[in-house]
Amino acid sequence: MMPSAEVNGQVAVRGSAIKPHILVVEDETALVEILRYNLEKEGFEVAVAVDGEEALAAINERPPDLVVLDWMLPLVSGLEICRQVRRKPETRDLPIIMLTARGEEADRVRGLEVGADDYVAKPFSPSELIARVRAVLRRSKPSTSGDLLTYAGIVMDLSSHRVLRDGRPIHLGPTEFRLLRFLMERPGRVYSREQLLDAVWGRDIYVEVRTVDVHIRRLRKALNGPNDIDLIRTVRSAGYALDELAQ
Amino acid sequence: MMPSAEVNGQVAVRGSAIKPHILVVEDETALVEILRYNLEKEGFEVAVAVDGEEALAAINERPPDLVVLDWMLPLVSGLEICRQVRRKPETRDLPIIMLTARGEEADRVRGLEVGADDYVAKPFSPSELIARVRAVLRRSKPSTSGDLLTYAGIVMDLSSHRVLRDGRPIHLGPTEFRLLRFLMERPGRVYSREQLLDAVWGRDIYVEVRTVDVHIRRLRKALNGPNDIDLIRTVRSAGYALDELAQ
DNA sequence: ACGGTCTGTCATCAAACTGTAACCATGCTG
DNA sequence: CAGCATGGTTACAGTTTGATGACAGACCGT
Repeated sequence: MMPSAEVNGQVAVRGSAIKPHILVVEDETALVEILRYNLEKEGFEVAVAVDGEEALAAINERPPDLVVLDWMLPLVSGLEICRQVRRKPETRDLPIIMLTARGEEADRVRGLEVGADDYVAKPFSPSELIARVRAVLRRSKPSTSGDLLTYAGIVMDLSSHRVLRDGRPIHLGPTEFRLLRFLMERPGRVYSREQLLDAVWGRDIYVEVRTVDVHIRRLRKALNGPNDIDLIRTVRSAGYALDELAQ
Repeated sequence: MMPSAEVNGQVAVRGSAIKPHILVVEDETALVEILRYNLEKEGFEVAVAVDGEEALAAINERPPDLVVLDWMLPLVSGLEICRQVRRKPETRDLPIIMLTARGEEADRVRGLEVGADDYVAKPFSPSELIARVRAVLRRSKPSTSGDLLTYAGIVMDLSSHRVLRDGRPIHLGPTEFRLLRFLMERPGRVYSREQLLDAVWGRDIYVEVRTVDVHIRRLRKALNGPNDIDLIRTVRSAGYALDELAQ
């Protein structure tokens, strides 16, 4: 029993796996609100894009775990988004559920052709969509979330929550673990403190930006033995990156 | 339209039409054949080594993109190979997937210790292995790719915030970084100091125009080694440009 | 209730970066 | 060539930014 989970969003995120992050791409605001409400109620973290360009930007910025994508969209059609997402190696396996006005067979075929993972015809019940989301996530998990992350002598076993550096076990607190995990998923890339807060703490949690510094410090302390190179690179006025090369 | 994207691993690597090169290290010939068949069907190029010594020789000869490595091997154990591969800087980041007879916890930990990237317990389905191979390759790729700006021997990697000139790393302060970035986006074109102030400092920030000179100077200093040509061209009474040609 | 652990925030210190001004060098014009 | 105009260079003081250590509150298992 964890009563605090009901009270404090922060607690719900800790301990258990990170909330699956879902991007809803839909231009009808009424529908967006329904979706957001229902998905959040089910414990998903929801981001919204109202047109194609916004969607692509959001996906590039921070790839979600799943995209719910309207077929008809302003600026860039759902079909085209799907195609573009599939074209990039990083997002190639990003699960996509298409929303379409009619359940016509032809549309369905075209949707699957461009690589949607599932397909829900409007109108639909929220519970139906949730079920599909769950199903698609379940299907995609094993391949998407490999158990191991390795980079520059650091090994993270996500399932057993263990971290080694050059074979030596490293103890990390929960926040440091998630922080390292996030950095390990795209080593070399620089993330601003704001991005790190969003990704590691959660989009809707308010903490002081400088708190990131402190956790970076703690991560460094834990990770670096006396004779190790510091793998966390500070980029002044930009953020931090995990990086093999010297500063 | 590219329906094959869903089916064919080769397409995933599209762009460079080079097949990923996989070394399978396994002594059971039956298993080797199964692996070879399946991997080749998926568009990978497969090499085989049947014992540890052969494996090390093959890796030194031509480092593959990924190694599928049996835990139990004649002559040199998989564990030992892994260790040796990790020890050498050139192969330090070579992705390794371990094949192991039992999924026992102790083995798993030892596998982690030597730095395998993933871990598949026998017996396994070919498709499972393929999925892992894909996942590991996908994970190991992105470090090399980012949004790059390139001109005249200068490479700016925006996502990792790194600058190289002829392969040498260049350290720039934030302002110099933005300045160079702006110039690199339209090399050859001349910008007045006012334009540079607008673009690099921001439209509504007031600084002395001559400040641009100083930052140009700092940029030059950082960019030009002792024997390099100055790539920043001064156009008297007009401004500055990034330019390959001599002054 | 009690120690231990984990977190977020602050205050402080050190280092890096920035803008400006003063002065020097070079080019241009008559 | 003198005299102005423009750009180069340097020094420096002030500001910004990051690192670090300390600390109080929350939470956990006992």
